[in-house]
Amino acid sequence: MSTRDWILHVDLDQFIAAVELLRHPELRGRPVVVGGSGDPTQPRTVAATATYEAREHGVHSGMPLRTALKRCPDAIFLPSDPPAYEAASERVMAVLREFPVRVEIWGWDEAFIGATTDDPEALAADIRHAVQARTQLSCSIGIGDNKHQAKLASAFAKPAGIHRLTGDNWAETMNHRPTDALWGIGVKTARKLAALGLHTVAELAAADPAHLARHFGPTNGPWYRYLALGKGEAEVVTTPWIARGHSHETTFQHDLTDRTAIAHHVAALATRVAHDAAEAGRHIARVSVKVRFTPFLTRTRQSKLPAPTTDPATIERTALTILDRFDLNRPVRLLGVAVDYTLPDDDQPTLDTLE
DNA sequence: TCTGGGGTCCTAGGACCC
DNA sequence: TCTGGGGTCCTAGGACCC
Repeated sequence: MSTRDWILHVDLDQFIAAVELLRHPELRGRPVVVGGSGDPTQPRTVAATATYEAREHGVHSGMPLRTALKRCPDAIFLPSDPPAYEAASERVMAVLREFPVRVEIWGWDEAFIGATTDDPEALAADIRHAVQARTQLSCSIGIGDNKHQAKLASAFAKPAGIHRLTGDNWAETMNHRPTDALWGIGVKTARKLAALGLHTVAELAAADPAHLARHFGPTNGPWYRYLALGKGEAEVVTTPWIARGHSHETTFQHDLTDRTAIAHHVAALATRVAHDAAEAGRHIARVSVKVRFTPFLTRTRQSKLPAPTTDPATIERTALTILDRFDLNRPVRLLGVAVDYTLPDDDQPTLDTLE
């Protein structure tokens, strides 16, 4: 075997449920659903995850807790505890970084690894065992020529396995599958592709890029075909990700109709976002307000600031001005405030830095 | 199944300018 | 004042992912 570069995708198995079961070992083997504050009678709250035992009753992540309760009355409902998952995630990533590899963290429960080796399966097995031994968490590892292949391979490897998907076995593995088996094509795009007669990965791979560009845009169209051919990004970026923006939003259990109360919530969300940005040392270039009306009609309005700022009062005032542009004549179920950051190298000088 | 929260990127269309 | 063409900036919305 010859030494060459590989991309590995490490995916923790049932991450949130696994962390909860470490804390509550007595619940092992029982149907457990995690989500919201753990109260399954609360409306407008969905499951973050469900254990295999709960899935057998038809419960899955994204399902409203009230539905989960109906389907599985014996389930144990636990509140979601993001700081605990964050801490567990950091322990796992620390284990990965002890290997002579390049690590790119991709969310809480995933990472891409760039490695140069003649035996990627042996490396993957070593990583799996180290993660299990050090954190008591199980992971699956996909091996590929690029991130796309490695990502799909880790799904084939589940649970607790290792799978290799490269140019050599791409066609036999993927060609017969529906287009939404690809990472980046979801149900909506798959439906549009099907309307063009493109149902399978093989059909998409053979499609005319110009035809795809006409229907999906100059970037997306050709990109879909590229995905169907098994191609993808192969560069592992080890420098920390620089966030493009930040947001907070709240779904209310009971609709808001009072203008003053709505404004109060928007102001509070804006202040929170602005403080987070200041803490992260980031300048805000644009502010967006999101309003979701009942039943589920979502509208956004946004404004670019005259100059980037870190001032919470300016963000709050801007958000309230944007709110004035909405027609608030129907009940509101969600409010959100989002900001775009300036990129660190194009921070514009503000008036006060010039003075 | 009455549908969370936090992100990223792309596209279309209008305004404005030359 | 029957009306081009291009470039850039901004906004709103869509799609996807975890």
